[in-house]
Amino acid sequence: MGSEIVARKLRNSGFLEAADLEYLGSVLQTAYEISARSDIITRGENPQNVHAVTAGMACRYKDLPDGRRSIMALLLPGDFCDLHVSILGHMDHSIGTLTDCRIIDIPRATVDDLLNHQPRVARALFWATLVDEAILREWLVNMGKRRADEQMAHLFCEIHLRMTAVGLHGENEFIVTQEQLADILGISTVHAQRVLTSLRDRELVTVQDRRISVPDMSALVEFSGFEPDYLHLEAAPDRGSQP
Amino acid sequence: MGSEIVARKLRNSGFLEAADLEYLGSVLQTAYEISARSDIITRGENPQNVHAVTAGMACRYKDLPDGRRSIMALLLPGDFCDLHVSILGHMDHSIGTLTDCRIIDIPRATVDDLLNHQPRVARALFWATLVDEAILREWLVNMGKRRADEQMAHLFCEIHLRMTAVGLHGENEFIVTQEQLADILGISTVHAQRVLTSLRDRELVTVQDRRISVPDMSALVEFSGFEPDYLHLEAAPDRGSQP
DNA sequence: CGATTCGTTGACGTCCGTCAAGCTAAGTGG
DNA sequence: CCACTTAGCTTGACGGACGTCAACGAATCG
Repeated sequence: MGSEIVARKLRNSGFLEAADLEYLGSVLQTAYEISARSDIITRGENPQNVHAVTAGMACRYKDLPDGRRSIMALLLPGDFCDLHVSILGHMDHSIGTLTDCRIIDIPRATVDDLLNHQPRVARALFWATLVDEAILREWLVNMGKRRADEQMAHLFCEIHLRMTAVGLHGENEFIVTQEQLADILGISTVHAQRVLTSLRDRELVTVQDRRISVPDMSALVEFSGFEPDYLHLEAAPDRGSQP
Repeated sequence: MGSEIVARKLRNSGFLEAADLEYLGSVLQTAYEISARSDIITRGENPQNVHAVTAGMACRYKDLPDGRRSIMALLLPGDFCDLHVSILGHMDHSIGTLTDCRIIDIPRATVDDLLNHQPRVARALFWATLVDEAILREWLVNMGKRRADEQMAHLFCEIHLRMTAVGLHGENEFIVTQEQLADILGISTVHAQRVLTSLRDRELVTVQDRRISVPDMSALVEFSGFEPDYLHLEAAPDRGSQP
């Protein structure tokens, strides 16, 4: 059941055919639940399975010497956690859950086999990796040159669009603590609080107890200067990228 | 001749055998020179060749609405510019030279053929892409949580190690303008100046007319908290990653 | 019921951006 | 050879964004 989400995500690459979707369904089987704030993989590990998220929200992160945590990527339903490992050998960062999640396990041997014998699927995985990289570049620009309120608005736009791209449009609301927001944006929790209330004062978001929702997405897009081309969703075959 | 540098870089993946090095030599042929401050590829393009740098220094960048430029990656000798294109369809950023460069052109068809029929080389390219991604993550942490002087020191450490990893150890000095430094670090040129003189006052670097050199690399490593594991050089088969 | 977690608010300091002026070195054209 | 320009470096004054410290409230839970 979770395999559908992964398939929907990879379909956005434009490379998959019907046979590939079937193949994915056969490979993506063993799913399990994992609770919020636990690690899926820890830095330095060399796990034997590759993981994909099918429900909930996880993140790539590093713990810093001063005790703070830096979140470098969000993993939403359909995203792979650690294709790296079969190529790079060890994890240079950790992966943990932000909310309760459902995870799919894929044996490393299956991934190797896939890379060698399923060229279209392999291409789609390469596509997913490159999109992850493009997102990192966009985050880097965001951090370097924008104020924190624009950063946060930009983040909300990205999450919304990535969710709709896998068919989860109802979810233009997310549940994160302000500490998690701060770790993503690289700011202090106190400042995250100030920024969030400023967005609320501008009526760009509404907040009630860790639940942030966006009444008017286009206003948020304009405020943050969000340009979605870096997500490379335009190649989507039948599903559009409409908000 | 430039192909050797690319081969040396990809050898760090640990996947290549003698036959692959020969293959690379046959494919990496047409090189040309390009002067500083010119574009190799511009955002939105869909070029027919894939490019690799064999001499000089280039960068990925985006121009921002306010006229500033954000540099999101450095391309050093041995690095590929745009493997993206054959997968993602169009460039979401531009690539330009910082110094005079030598570039190798590889026809897109050759790359496609390589991905399908040279599994070890394809794996090495995937490795290079994943290392680029790891570097982006490290930069993101740098920007988010460190002061500008630590960021700059960290950058110098990374450049040094990446250069030695392709056999260019003599070069623990780089020639960049302070404006370029500022665009990399996401700070103003005025502040880049202040930070650079502070590093000079601590005797961590010496500066003479755009030429920055590092007398004591280990001091810089300590000052910046540089941990090189994210460059994934430890798998290097015969060439070490010694400073 | 206390204990924990998370959100909220204020005071104050630091890092860094902006504006502005002046400086050097390298080139250009007279 | 000398004005003149241009690109880049240097320096100071000032202000805004953001971090830190601290105290207090609100909600959840054993």
